[in-house]
Amino acid sequence: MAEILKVAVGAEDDGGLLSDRIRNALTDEIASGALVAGSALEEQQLADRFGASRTPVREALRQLVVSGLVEVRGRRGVVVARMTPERIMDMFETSAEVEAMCVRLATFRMTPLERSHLIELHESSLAMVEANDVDAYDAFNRTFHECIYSATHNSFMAEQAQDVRARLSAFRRTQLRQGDRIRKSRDEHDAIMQAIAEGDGDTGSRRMRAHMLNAAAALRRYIDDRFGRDGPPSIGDGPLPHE
Amino acid sequence: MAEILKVAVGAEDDGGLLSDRIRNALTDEIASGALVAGSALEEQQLADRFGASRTPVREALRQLVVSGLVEVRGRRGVVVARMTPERIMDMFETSAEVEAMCVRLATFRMTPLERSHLIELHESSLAMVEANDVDAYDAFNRTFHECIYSATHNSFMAEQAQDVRARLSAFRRTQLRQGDRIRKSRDEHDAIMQAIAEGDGDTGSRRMRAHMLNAAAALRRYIDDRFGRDGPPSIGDGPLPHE
DNA sequence: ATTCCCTCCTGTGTATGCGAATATCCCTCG
DNA sequence: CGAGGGATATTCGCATACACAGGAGGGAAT
Repeated sequence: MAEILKVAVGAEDDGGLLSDRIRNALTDEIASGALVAGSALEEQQLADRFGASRTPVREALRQLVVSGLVEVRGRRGVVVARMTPERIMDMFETSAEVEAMCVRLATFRMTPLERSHLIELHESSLAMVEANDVDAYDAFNRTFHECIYSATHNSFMAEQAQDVRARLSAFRRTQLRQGDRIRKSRDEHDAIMQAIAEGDGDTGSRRMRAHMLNAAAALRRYIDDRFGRDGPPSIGDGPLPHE
Repeated sequence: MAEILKVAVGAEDDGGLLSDRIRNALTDEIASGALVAGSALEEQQLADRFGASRTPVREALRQLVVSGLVEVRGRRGVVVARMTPERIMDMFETSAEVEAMCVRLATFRMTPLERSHLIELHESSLAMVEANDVDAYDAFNRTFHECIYSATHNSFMAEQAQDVRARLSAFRRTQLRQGDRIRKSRDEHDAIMQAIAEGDGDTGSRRMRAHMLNAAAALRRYIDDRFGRDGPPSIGDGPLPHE
């Protein structure tokens, strides 16, 4: 009967360790942009916020360092990872290559059930584009890519792909309504689905890479527009175009 | 005067944080196989071994959890990651794809200097094969692949590739002298270098994938030979063929 | 003899305390 | 008026202390 409390508090909050809950909370806040890049994370302050002591906070921060979401500054505490435009482009490119890799394997290995599920999912996105429902499209997009990861039937690769994707989510989150990127995104998804349906993994792979690189190119344009050719050495709060 | 003790312990031990040193030490021991998969890691015991308290040991272990090198067993402590044969094959396949990806980009982007360096490096490996010097070849092999990562001119991708490679090193380390795998490895390197020299990134990529998958296939054969078709649910101490 | 339960004990999870390193601020000197 | 240096204060890194969970072992009952 006490399980009702668990549901009431939140999704999966009290099940695990305190340090895990703090880590997950911080991950969400960084990915969502609530914690902007470069902002300092003081241990005592976080401990007060979460009603815990510094020990689990420290553990959570150390784990985030390994994940690459925060950086240590000597003995001056940790800050939300402050990435250079070059590094962001590197991450986008890596993400593009990883996604392309997954599409290729997924095309060759997905079961008919998985394929039909993916097709159905893709078709459902048309209504979101028509309604210009960016939130719904964002959620769909995440599921779409995760289905492809899963269809590789390689759980390790799926985890790696999801990790890279998670690290970029902070940049993808905001400013979805940038130009007509969503409609183009859907068109590109359509071309990818075409190749998958034909069982042409290499074509699907190339199209997925182009799909992701289109977002990166739009990002580059956006950065140049906003900061000029030689902008600030680091950014982290800028909205990015949707893939 | 007490600093003499610190210097006596190791080379670059006193620079960073204590938890980092412990983490690095444990990483090496896991990768080298000194700590076999499945063995429990008790905090107090490790603290005694490193002459520290449990706090930095705990932080090191939590970081290793994120890295995927160890697993938590509820409140019963952590153990060295115990991987199933399926997961190991997944990791090998992912590694193959990642390496292929890197070769492709590196071929298109490497500078003439990098190319000549890589060629020189590759040629130096011939003597090691002739002498059947597995240790030297192992060291060369690591450098060879890292040079390719670096030549992608994408630091994030290089880090990802190195991370995957590090996770597999525990399996690559032992049993290099398995059949004539080293000579075949060198031949495959040669074919890859040929494609790189011709600027044919796609061919180099395919050859690198095949190169890595050959090692995975040999691994599969080795596992089947040793444990039979339905072997134990997990392995971690078995020597693997060299890529 | 086997099984169930109780107790103890080992080990993790968290809190707190202390020393050290560094940033900050103010005072003094040029 | 600006710059440099020192004292203070804040915060990190590590150690120690305490609370609780889960298992091992023994004893008793069937």
